[in-house]
Amino acid sequence: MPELPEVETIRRQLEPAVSGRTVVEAGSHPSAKFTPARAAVGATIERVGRRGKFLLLGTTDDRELVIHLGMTGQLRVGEPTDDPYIRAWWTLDNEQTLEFRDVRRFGRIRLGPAGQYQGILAKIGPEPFDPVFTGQHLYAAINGSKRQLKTQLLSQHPVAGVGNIYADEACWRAGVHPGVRRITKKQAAALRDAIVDVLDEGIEHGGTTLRDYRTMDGGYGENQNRLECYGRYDQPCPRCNTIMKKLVLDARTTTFCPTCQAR
DNA sequence: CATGTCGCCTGCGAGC
DNA sequence: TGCTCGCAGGCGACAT
Repeated sequence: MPELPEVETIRRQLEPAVSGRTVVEAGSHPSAKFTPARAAVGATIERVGRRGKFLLLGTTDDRELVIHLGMTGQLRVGEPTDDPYIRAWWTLDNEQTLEFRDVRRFGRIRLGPAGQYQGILAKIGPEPFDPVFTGQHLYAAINGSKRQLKTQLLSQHPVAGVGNIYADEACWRAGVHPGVRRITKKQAAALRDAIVDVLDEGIEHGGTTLRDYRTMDGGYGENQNRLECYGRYDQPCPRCNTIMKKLVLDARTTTFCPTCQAR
């Protein structure tokens, strides 16, 4: 479940591996989710960016290859493999191959004019490290909707890049119940800081490997060893020792501390 | 436009 | 041992 820290970790490793390389051949799984990969033949990759959980491979002909890793997506560059879960691949002009492995096929690839986005990528909120992402912004965004706090965070609208793991971590750290529909200015400020911090620390520790996430070199992240809330229901809260609880919010398992995160 | 619901996908581990 | 079943969950499409 790559979220912003996992995608950013991959981006940093991907950029030096593919920048300046021209795609000489490409192929994909027949699903329309992956076939756009094939149209990259002939393009030269100039840079690798990121927006929320999307990787943006900019090409010299002003197009962008947009890759979303979905739940189980992995990227690697090297000798081509015969792995049956490779959903798309690009042979580069240095005889190396960029492979997109995605067991569950929740990932998606698009190719289009640079900056012209579709779907959620067109309406996504600010990057968490952008100065415009302030407590004030978060306060207005959360209170401008009647949906529950965590639902909103996962919507990518108040801020880009937060998924289930970091949403639980941030709410816990800020001491805010994930099911509330309104927050105070003070809570918004704390939550803004918590979001920035958990994402920043996630990047610093190479992302969270619970199961499928791997770095470009096949390595594991380290952040799973630092989680204080996600998945820790029925265990004592690291802050107050209360047994943490689980609730299902929008069909997603959510962990919270009933003491630290009282409604 | 905001919101709600459903379908997409497959491996894995718990329970019997 | 071998089977079924629940679970992981972000996003697009579509309905209201």
